[in-house]
Amino acid sequence: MSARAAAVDKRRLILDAAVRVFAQQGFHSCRVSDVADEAGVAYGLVYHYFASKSEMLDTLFLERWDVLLRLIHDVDEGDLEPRAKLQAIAGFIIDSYRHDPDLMKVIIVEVTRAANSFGLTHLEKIQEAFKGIEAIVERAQNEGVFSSAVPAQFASLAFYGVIEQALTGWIFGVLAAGDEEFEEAKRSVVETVCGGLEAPAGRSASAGTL
Amino acid sequence: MSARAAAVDKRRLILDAAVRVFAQQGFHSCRVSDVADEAGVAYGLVYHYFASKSEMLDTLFLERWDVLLRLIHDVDEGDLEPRAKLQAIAGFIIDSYRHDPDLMKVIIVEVTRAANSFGLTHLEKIQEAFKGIEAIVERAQNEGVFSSAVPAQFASLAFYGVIEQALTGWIFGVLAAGDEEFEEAKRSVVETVCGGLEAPAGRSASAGTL
Amino acid sequence: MSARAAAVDKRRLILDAAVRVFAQQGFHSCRVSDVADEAGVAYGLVYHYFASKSEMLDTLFLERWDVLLRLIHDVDEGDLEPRAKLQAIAGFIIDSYRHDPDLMKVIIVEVTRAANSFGLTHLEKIQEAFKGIEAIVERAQNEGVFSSAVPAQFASLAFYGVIEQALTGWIFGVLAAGDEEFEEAKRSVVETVCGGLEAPAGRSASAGTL
Amino acid sequence: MSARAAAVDKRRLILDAAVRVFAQQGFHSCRVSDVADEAGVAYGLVYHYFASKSEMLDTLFLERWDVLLRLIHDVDEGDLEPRAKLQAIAGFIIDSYRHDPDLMKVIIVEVTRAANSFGLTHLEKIQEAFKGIEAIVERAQNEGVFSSAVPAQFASLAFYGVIEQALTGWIFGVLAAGDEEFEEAKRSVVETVCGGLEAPAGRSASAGTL
DNA sequence: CATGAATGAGACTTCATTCAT
DNA sequence: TATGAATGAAGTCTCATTCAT
Repeated sequence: MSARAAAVDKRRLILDAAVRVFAQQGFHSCRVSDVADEAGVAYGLVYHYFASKSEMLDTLFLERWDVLLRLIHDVDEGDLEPRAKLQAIAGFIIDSYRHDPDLMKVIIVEVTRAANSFGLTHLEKIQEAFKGIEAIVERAQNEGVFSSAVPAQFASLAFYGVIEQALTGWIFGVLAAGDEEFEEAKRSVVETVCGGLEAPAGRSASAGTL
Repeated sequence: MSARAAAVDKRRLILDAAVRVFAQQGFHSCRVSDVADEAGVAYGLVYHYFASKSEMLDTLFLERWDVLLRLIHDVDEGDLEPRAKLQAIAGFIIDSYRHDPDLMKVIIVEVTRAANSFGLTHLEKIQEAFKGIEAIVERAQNEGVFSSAVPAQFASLAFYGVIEQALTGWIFGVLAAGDEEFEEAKRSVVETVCGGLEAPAGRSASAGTL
Repeated sequence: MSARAAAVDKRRLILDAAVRVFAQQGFHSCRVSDVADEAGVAYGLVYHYFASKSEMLDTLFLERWDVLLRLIHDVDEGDLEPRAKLQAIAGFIIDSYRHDPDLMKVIIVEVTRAANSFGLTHLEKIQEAFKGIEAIVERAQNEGVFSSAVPAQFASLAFYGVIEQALTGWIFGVLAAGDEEFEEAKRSVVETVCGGLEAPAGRSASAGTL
Repeated sequence: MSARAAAVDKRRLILDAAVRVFAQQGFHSCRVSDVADEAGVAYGLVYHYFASKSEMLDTLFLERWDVLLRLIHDVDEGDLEPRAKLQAIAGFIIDSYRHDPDLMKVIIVEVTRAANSFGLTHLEKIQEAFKGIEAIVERAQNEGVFSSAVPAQFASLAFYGVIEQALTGWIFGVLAAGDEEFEEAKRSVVETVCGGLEAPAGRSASAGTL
């Protein structure tokens, strides 16, 4: 335990501090010293554990994103109904945000939405998630549960886009963020993308007169 | 007159150069001198027309976003079917991208998706667009054309999220970007959000066995 | 008159504006455009009349300082008592301040007290004033009216130092600046330097008991 | 320990270099890199110890001015004769110049005489010195040792003005600067302000005829 | 004379990274 | 491991001056 464990702890300490600092100030606006201060460690120690400022963000992203990829994979292999599969994924992401908003804010804002910097670096990893969702949609289309009117690739991207926009709403503070809202959002994501906004019967008021 | 016209041109020249430079290198990665060089003007002239590097981006965003807001407003007041209204908006945004990908890339990547910087600065303007879409959805719900299963606020955000994610796909180069693809994307956006991914009842699983 | 006169007017307009701007913001803190704006003329016109920003200050200084030199010279040649001569000089400088505080502020702050810039440029001109005062003191010493305990050169410098410090007091706003105060200051300058602060009789309280 | 000591040394090193550079080139004309070069340290180290270029000057001024204030206070509380008190203050300031002409040049030229910049920033501190001298004069007037013909506030300002002008003479190089001259100047300052330039009655004009 | 757009050198400050202890 | 002093490259913004009209 001793030395080795202490080392691991400090590393974690720095990483956790980085989450808070990146979330609050943004990756580019904060200084490495801000992270060190927040972690309560010496400036230089950050560079003992991480080769660069970027490596902290990379680490945070990859740690968490891999959990998502694993979940998508597991869901894909499970035998839930397509809608339930998407529900599981949306639920997981939203719960992730609920559990650690700062971390998710960092991942979304600084990586997946940052097309000119880290979004590009991690493009493949991000794509993997889309591919996983796409596979789920594709299978559902093959099974006839999902229509093929929308290409699976687009559907995947749309599904993720809705979730990310919801997270962005919470991040910006323009969406209410209580327990009930999170649960309702989970349902809304899936209802929007799977059920669609249009009313089921006849699809329009006038249509009802046929 | 000619002097006046020339002055206006130089300002436009700089703004247009900024679009290209911001799109290619990203706002934070480029230098003001890159913009000046791209525009073929002296360094100082940029500061003759703009108070700061940021002001160029602000200007670009506001110029274009106001056009979008006007469109949303006009669409809202028109008497199209709800789906057609959303179609018009999605079509406008996607055509904007098709017409000037660099400008839209800058607006999306550097402003609307940049939660820690310009996204925050222009939060209100961005919100205006959401409010406009929300109004359209709300009216459709009141008319019974749209279901109320999903709150209008969420629907608005979801609709925009799908479009933005599609743009991001083109920006990242992970979505094919030909004329047909753009047209198909327009349909897909609306079909996903209005119609939903699920196959209508009767064309369900069994249909796949045909 | 016409064209020539108009030209002179504009030049004067700019010079007067420069006084106000230099006084308020300081020579180094203001921009040439501030002067142009204050004068209500076009930017470039300043450079039509003056070769550089410095030249405006040089002009202002020399215009005024020459008047002072002439006065000192005239006083020196007159047949007033030594104290009255110094009184005349102190009176002139203080009246100059009273009449145009901005101009005197500029001359004092930006030139005579600016040892690293214009004070150096105009060192000789400034010295001329000291020499003039020195001549007055020297003559008074030769006549036995002034003691020779203090070298004439030092006395000259001290006399001017007292006046300049009084002006500085007004400039900084730490000395009251009404008509009475100015008159009292004139007397005080001379009384301090000529009469001295020490009480005449016996030079100490105990001496008063004789 | 040694590390701590080294750190302190570097700070001092920079400050001392700043004195030389500010004195030679003037605060505004020199670059921060000039100070770094003069100190033989890296550019960035200056900003490790000081928040800005100005902070170096502020530090230099305050360090030294506080010593002066302490001296004035001590002198004020001592039981010397009024003239001896003023003599002590003049002597201290002139010795300060003799001991470190560059430092005093910087303080005088860049701070106390710079009405538009640092003189304003440190106005209160500078005023404290005047108040201290004023207190000495006032007490002397109450004791009857000094006449009340000149207000104490004015006398204080005049006394300091004479000293500053003498320093300026040395700074400009128009006053000889040997050991004897410094000593004579000390006497002259006090003789001028306390005794006055005028010859005592009895040694008046007629004396010149001897 | 008059205008103000155009030029471009210059300097402060920031901060990621390195390194000696 | 841990510390924080030391390094130096990089970029924004300012503004005196020039020049075409």
